[in-house]
Amino acid sequence: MGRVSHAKERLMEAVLELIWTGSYGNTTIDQICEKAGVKKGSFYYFFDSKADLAATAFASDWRLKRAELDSIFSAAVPPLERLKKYCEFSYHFQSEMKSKYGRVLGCPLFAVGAEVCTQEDHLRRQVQAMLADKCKYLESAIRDAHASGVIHAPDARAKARMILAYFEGVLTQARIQNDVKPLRDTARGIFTMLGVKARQTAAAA
Amino acid sequence: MGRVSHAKERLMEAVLELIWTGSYGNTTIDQICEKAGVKKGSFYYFFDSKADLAATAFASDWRLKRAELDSIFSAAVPPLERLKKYCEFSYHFQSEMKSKYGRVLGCPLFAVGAEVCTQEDHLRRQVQAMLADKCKYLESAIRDAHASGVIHAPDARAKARMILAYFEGVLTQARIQNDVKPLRDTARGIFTMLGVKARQTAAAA
DNA sequence: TTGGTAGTTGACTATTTAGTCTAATGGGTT
DNA sequence: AACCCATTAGACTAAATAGTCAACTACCAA
Repeated sequence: MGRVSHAKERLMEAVLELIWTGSYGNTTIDQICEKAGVKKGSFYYFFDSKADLAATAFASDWRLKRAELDSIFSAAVPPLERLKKYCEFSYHFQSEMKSKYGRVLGCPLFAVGAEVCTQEDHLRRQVQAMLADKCKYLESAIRDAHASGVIHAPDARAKARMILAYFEGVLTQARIQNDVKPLRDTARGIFTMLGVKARQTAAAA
Repeated sequence: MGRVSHAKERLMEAVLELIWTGSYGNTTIDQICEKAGVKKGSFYYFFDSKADLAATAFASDWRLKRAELDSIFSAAVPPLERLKKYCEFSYHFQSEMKSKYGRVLGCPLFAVGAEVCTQEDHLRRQVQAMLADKCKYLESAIRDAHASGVIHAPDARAKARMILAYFEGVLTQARIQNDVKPLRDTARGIFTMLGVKARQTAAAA
């Protein structure tokens, strides 16, 4: 009953794009509505505030990203190769964004997290949880690599956190520099952190 | 001739604190003026815009930070110890900020850089230049360590960039989590990236 | 075919914000 | 002590922004 609508979805898409290509603080509700082709009345029919919309949009987007990560980090793939694939995927993805928007956009989670963490606690917690999810993929790849004897990393959790920090750091550098170059060496960096020998690096390729 | 003023300095202090404890996009000129105890007329007497003030403030602040880095990265100190000292300094500094503001604030350069890079090109370039400066300290420590034979790192520049990404990544993680814990292991992480053996790690302490 | 409900519209208010302008002020300088 | 001019005060405008509301619309189900 009642009429059907895609306004909610369009608003979520719009806010993600605006935040990602700009920033959270700089995007206004009017802008979001305009980009989504939705009137303000409808905005407030579906959401309480910009923070509410952003939280919903991030959560929904994360479900999609997880599916991608599930495929990249498939247990059927040798563990070091998973990491390599992930780096390659990121590089290509950021390159695409650069040609689409003229800008390297980096990781929206990290950028928004750093921006709003002192002001929007709900968003902050959400971002933190998603980053923790992301870390789990790395952790399990590292644990598998350790188990198969190809690296020595008894504390997979700590190593994963370390690598995540590095990876997000590089993505943010790339965003600030508006250049994908820094992303070309991430796999090498990760393998260095894991103490992978050059021969194994080649084998994982 | 004329009267003397500290309004300019107070505005610069105010904007840095507001941006750091909040965000660039969320701080308004009115807020800055209020925190500085300066009227808007005076603001526009000294600066053209928020971006102008922020750029000036960052540049001025960077001069102070460089002096600190000069001391931490003194050539009189063994190279690996420089890195260790820097990590310790950061940890203590962030801990102080946490007890002062109730928040881990991370690196203002990185946070603001990521936030405004798509909108304020002047600020973006400035942040980029400062990060490049920061990288030089790491680079020269790494080069010295390589020269003294304590590590093998023929490409000091690349290694420095890698370590900077990692370091900034950890700082940002700490900001998002509002927790200094991630910062406790940065030295270990850096040494891993440099391939320092445990014995040498202890020696650098 | 029609009644009810989910969704839409756009005009409206109140507030915040950036930015301007002119008259006043007060500390050096001579 | 008088003057000059850098600085200050604060009222003002215009625009942007968040948020509200009541009337309207179109789809689905019965």
